[in-house]
Amino acid sequence: MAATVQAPRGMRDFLPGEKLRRELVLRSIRESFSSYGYQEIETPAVEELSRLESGEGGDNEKLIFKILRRGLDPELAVAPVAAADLGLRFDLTLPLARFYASHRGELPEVFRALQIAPVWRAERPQRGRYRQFHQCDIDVVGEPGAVAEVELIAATLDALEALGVGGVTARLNDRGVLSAILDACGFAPGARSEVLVTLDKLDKLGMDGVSAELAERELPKGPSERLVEVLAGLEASEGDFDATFAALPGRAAEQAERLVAIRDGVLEAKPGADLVADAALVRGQGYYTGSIFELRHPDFPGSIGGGGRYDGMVGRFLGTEVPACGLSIGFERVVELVDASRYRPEVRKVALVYGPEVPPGRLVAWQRRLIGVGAQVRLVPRRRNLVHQLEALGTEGFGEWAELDGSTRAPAGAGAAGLDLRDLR
RNA sequence: GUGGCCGUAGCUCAGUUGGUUAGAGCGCCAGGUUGUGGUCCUGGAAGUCGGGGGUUCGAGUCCCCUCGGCCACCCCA
Repeated sequence: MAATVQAPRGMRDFLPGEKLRRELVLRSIRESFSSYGYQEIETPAVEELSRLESGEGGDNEKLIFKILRRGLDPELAVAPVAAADLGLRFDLTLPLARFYASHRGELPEVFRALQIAPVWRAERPQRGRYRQFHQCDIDVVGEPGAVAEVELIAATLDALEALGVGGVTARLNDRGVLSAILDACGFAPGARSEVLVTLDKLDKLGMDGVSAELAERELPKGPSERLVEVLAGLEASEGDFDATFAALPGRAAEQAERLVAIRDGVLEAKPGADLVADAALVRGQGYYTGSIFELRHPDFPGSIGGGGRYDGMVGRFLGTEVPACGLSIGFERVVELVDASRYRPEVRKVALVYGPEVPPGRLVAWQRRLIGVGAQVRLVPRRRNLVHQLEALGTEGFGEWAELDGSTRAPAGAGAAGLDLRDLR
């Protein structure tokens, strides 16, 4: 039923079983990234609103949860824009850039950061889309070369494979390629963002759909027609890098050289990685300056991760330019893809079922005794129907149980001696 | 942010064209039967019908608002 008291929209409570699953996935991801030398950091959930609203967060900026200024006189009339000065972060990239600017002197020249933390977006919830969700984000700050991209992609694919999530495709593109394509078609710089929004829907709308939407947006005909021609060439190349690059107009092909380096690098480091060139890939964030990527899995519509290079952002906080590149995976989307068979922690779980007549001290004494020999022990009051109760304990992962009643004596001897421990199931 | 579908006991659901104290199964509790604490029998606790207004003599059933879930769009992890 719909409970009268619920968690806020799009945000969830996690029952013990689900919490455990998330914890196990989290542990695995953390280990994978640590092995690549990434160091975990933590930043506040909140950042200054002015920084979040830099104008480079794309549509996400419309989804910011804003926090009212403290100490505002409730009687005082204040314009909404002035009423808030902080906001909940909508991703982990901006907080990282700020973090780096704050602590540069204490960090290595090339800093590899790992962040696993919640972010918030005021969207309409749906399956796999929440208002509070976790991102697992790795970033390389201070490395201008393709090593960053190659490592980020390899590390992330490895992290997913360690969870049994294989079959992930990494789609690659580059902001420079996109700009060059639009220039070659003859679009005015002011029309770019609008064209990009439409272009990004190529895989969803198809050629005709994109063509129709360009017309709908009343974008100039000549450039639009040239763009559709380019797209036809791209579509025919089906993600193959060489074919894609051959289909690029004007200076776009030379812009794509960085992508070739990334592709070659990943394939040398991790043969068999599924990489696809997608010159129509845009991605929302405005702060990307070079490569952009998106991770997809056949069992989930949309992406399970994404990232790219944002060389300009740290410089905005620090004054000096510092190249940076990051990739994050959507934690709850990945958790959904992890097979249930992986959620079996190897622990000896024992249930001590007791009647009301057993003295509390005796119960805990037995509990401690079994904990002492390495078990995880839970005291559970006996229900009327033991059979159903044991069944429930079994599905919860308990492997052994014992009943304690009035005749149960205090522990004596060693280990479970004196207790009638029985296997469950 | 726009549009659509949905919301009845702990769980799964029934509730007829609006009409008496809102039902079932499972689970839970109590008692009894019983070679097993299983089965079976009897009884019981438990529902603000998501919430709030309205229409009506009367609404779980109609209307409006609202909260939440799901779907499409938008966008994204």
